[in-house]
Amino acid sequence: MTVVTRFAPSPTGFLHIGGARTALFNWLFARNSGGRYLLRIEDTDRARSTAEAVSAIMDGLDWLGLGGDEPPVFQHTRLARHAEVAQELLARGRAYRCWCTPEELAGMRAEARAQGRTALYDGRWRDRDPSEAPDGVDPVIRLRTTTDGETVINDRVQGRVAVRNDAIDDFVLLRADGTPTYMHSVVVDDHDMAITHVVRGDDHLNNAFRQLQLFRAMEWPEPEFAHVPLIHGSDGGRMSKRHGATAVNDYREQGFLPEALCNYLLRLGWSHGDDEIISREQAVSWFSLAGIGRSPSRFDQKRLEAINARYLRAGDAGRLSGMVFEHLRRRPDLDLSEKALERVRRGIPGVAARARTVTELADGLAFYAARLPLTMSGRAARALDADGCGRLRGLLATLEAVDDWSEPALETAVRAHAADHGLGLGAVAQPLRAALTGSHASPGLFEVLAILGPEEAGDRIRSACGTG
RNA sequence: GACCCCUUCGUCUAGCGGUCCAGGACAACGGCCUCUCACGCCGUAAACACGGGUUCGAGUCCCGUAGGGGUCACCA
Repeated sequence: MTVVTRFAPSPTGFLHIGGARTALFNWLFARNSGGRYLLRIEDTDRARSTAEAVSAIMDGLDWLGLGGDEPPVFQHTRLARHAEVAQELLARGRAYRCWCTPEELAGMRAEARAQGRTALYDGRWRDRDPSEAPDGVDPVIRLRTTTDGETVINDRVQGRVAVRNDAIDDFVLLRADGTPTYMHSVVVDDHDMAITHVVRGDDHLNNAFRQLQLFRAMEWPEPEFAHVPLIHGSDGGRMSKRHGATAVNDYREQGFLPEALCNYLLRLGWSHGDDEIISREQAVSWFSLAGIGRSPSRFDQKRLEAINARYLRAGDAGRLSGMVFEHLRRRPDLDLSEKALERVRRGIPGVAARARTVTELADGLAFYAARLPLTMSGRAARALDADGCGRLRGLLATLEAVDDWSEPALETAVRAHAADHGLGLGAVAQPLRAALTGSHASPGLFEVLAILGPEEAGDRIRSACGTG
């Protein structure tokens, strides 16, 4: 049997970080078993669904490399089919019409709550004659569920979970306006799409029991379920804006790499021994539902940053330069000439070791494309006092005499210069760093010198010390 | 409130009855390296929620308690 999984977001906002992990698990499970991974947009609630949300979610998935194997199924296009199934159930006596008003239902719930029971529909129209239907009320169609015994799920993550059938009420299949509810359309679509494994957040675990009743009423084969624990905020509570970004797109804008985010999400709730940095290929071959933990996990931005930093250091400079340029182009204060961008490009490996995100990488590289005079940080300005500049002027002649403008040659020259003048390297290096970068912290001094080139380096020193 | 799920260092986790005075990673702290900041390397501190069982033996199995989470719509 070919495995078929699906990721089924409702298009009411952006791709949530938790949804991204669910999509990743579905994708990985399908790939691992040589199956298919499908997408379904759950937009039966037309009022809350937007086209913007659909494209935001699809963009997010594509960015993460989690696009579907086929074009997505839009649930609202299947309304007729949903209604057809409900009618069939009605004809077979497995469903019935209910004329309860919203007020009546609210009263039922309030009473149940007051008596300390779960708020369930009491089945009052289950066996009532339709001739008793009140005027002016459109009926809904409810499933006639099994009331005795229990429903058991052998969940691939949660294990055996059983619920008494009297805790499952006759839920609504078709609303009074004839549109399907979520509970009904998921089952019909999962069946029609031949989904074999439903992998989703465990906030759906309770729904699974209801859905199973529907599968059985239709005598359809039941899918396997795998309910993955939710991702919580750093305080253990439900993840929300309060804890930082919840939208995948926000992480993208903060400069996280898609492969780093996937790696982080994969390890959040899933493990393969002590492995931490896992490539997509390894993930595909290692992934199994058995590796998913049963307890909820907390989102840890620091850890995400650490993983992102590792991918950044290992990242392809060509690809990174494209992302860095994108950031730099938003800076009108910079010199974006080809010459300056080439310096930026060459500086990437050196700055990547000092950055955790693409944003930090771009910020750390900006000095290579800065216009003169440089804006000096406080500590840089202090290093360029009379003494500092005095030493730099002396150094200028030494640098002008260097004809092999390479990192090792520059290092030899500057070290010799410092020694000749009875100075520690630091006494020369810190003012030089300040003049060259505008900061007290930067990549290796000789690397910076080499990348800047003799002319630009000279210009920066003269500019910093007002001699030019 | 009812029902369901969960509970190993601050965090993510390894552990699938003895090899665990509990291992790894991130974060923290200390050190080395060093032209700064990083990277890297070395090291320190840090956990089996609690109480009962079962067993020769429990982090690992069972039952309670406590805590956390989820679900109880003609929303998904």
